[in-house]
Amino acid sequence: MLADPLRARIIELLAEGPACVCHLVDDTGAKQPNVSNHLRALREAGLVATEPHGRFTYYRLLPDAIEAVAGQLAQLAERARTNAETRRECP
Amino acid sequence: MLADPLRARIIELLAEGPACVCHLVDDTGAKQPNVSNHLRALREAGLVATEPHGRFTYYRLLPDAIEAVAGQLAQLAERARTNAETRRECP
DNA sequence: AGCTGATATCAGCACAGCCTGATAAGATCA
DNA sequence: TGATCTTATCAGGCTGTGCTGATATCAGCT
Repeated sequence: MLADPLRARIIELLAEGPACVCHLVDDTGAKQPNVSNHLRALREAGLVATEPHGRFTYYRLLPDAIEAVAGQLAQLAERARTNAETRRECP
Repeated sequence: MLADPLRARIIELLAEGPACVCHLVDDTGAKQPNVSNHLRALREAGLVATEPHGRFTYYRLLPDAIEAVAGQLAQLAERARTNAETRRECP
């Protein structure tokens, strides 16, 4: 989900503060439906939230969701470190 | 890279300690060439390392690489939190 | 050397997902 | 209400990539 280049760029931009779709379209250079589709994917994944504001739609990043992923990865690295010596032998 | 289901499973298994390909094939239920291909992708991405051991090949997770990704995400969440109120207005 | 078992590589197929153009829905203003 | 602007949705084409079967490579054993 975070791996797609355009989605990564969108997230990067949203980390600088909430922005509306037209900003994201301008800054990424991508077509509007494309950006909108990615925003929907991010919304359904719970990574961003919408704030309708007049006829504009502002999107903001949800830090908790990002931090949760970061936490899981950190935990994974921790586990790998503690179990670094428990190699399972092949019969 | 970490998003693919089988790759995520492999990484999960490697977090419990180094294992050889046959273990990963058994535990995931996937075909051997498939597992081998994913391991190559992970190796080229710098996420795992190989330890040839006789005719077996042990793979171990590189915690530093995982932790680096976790750090970047945490930093992203941090930025999003500090900039949560600096909404860019639409002209 | 010959055999067996573990791993890596390759070619081909199939499917998911991204991109685009057209269009619809909703809001604001004259 | 009509016009315009922003955003969302849809259908179609296309590329990337994961999966599989076959095969090659390599180590260890008899």
